[in-house]
Amino acid sequence: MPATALPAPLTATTPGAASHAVNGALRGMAAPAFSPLYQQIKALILGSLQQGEWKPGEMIPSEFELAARYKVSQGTVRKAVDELAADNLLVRRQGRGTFVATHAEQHVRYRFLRLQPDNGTMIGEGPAERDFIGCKRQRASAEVARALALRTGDPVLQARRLLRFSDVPVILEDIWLPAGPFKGLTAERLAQYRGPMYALFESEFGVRMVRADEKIRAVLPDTGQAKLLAVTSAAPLLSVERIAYTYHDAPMELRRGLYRTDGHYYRNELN
Amino acid sequence: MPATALPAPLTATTPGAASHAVNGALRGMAAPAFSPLYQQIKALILGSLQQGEWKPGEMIPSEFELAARYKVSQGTVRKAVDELAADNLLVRRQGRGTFVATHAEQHVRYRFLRLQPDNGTMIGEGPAERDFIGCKRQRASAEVARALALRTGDPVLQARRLLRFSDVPVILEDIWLPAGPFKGLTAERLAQYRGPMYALFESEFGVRMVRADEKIRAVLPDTGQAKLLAVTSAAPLLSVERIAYTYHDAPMELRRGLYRTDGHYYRNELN
DNA sequence: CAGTGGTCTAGACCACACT
DNA sequence: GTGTGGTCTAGACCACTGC
Repeated sequence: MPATALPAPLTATTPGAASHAVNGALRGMAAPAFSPLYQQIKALILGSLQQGEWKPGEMIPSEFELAARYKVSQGTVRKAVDELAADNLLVRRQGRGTFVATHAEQHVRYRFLRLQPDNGTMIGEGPAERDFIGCKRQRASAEVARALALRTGDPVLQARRLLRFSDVPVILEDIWLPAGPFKGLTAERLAQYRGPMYALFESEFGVRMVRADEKIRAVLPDTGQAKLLAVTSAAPLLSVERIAYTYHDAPMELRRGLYRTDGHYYRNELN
Repeated sequence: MPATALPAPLTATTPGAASHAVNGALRGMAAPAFSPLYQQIKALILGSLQQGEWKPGEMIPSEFELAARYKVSQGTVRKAVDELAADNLLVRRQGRGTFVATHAEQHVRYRFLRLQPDNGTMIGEGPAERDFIGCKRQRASAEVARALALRTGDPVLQARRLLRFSDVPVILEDIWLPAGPFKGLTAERLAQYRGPMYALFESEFGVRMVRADEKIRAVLPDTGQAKLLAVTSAAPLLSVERIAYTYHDAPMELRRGLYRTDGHYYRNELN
């Protein structure tokens, strides 16, 4: 039951019926860069995700339904969904369905936080105390504008917060957000919200963070930073600059963190 | 042509013929944890890799050959190989074949080195100058033994090296290796080898590093370290402790690096 | 029990690389 | 052209979840 009509029979490169000719008809043409059917399906599903047809946490149609909708076999839908699940955009649950991934679930909270205590316990279960130190409307500096793909002077929201673990201040973060998508965000809203910030972004602003890049350095704090983190200005700290992206690689957050690494470490897995 | 006979018809859970009953016969039993056929195939291929039946850089048999050898369909072999390729143990090349991954290839050299210069150029292409500062036989400290899954006092090789980029010292590394698998490794051999250390480990000792874990901290150098890196003792540095693993998660290297992050940064991608 | 994702098969055909 | 991996289909059956 294709509730939503297709914009076109997928693309000119693929007839919509069984025994697809795929790109066979294009031999000799100006190399339209062969795109497999399942990639096209993947792009269509991604579009539906971005436009909010299925919201974070919701179930998407079954593989058979999607296959009918897109007029392809279930196996082709499966391959598309497999890749989206591998990218953490969807979550498959055998026997239940396929769901839009969300930062609000217990076991994937703080997915982007790689700081671990030296003793084995996980961060994210033991909740950190958070102090918000303001949330101001600013004009983007050249640097912030570049990170967020804005123009210098565009309005941005800037917030600062301090995270403590068992009363020890460990993380000091400055956060910049484009003002447009986050219109209405206030320090109060941030301070009162329980749970990961990215979950708030999803539920209140429809912005889902999909991936992030981090640049890590060792630095010394200035006096203000040192005071907030309760260390001396000679204490080495981890500087973690993160750019978080939503669908289609659109940057939606710049975050500059200072991590104390006495008692914690930044964990990374290399493959 | 199954040159190597199967140890058994895969497992007791799967008859070897078409229309596999898989685990259907086991309903009601003490939950032998259902293992799909392709996982079993994956384990068999992994075994062949570990035992060196196919060496790094070599081509493995085609999917049809493997399917015949293991008496499963090509699609099942494909899924097993897909996962091994996703884990970077194999590399698929359309039209050519499937190859055992290696650290010796140009485009994957320094796969585990996440340090990048502030200007866009890649590390790994522009060759670093390397100074080896000794390679000694030692007895494992408790800490080293734990990291390498040895016993305290077991023989290990320890080496130290300094990496420069355009004449600036940037990385100081201490490396510990279990003496057994690396018997015969000398400072000369290390110093004279061109190319990544992990490529040498593959070709000379048959040890292929498959993945690694890193723990990152911000630290200050001691006076010796500061001197080698040409910084003051007050300069914050990145401490990167890496444990590298070969097949079956066997730890084979402990590496403690100090990175200067003025001019470079540690890059990480979060998904 | 019905519905979902997960596995497996068999066969056809396409894209790519080498010879 | 031949052989390799890559895509797509169609159908069967299994495993898991929740009604």
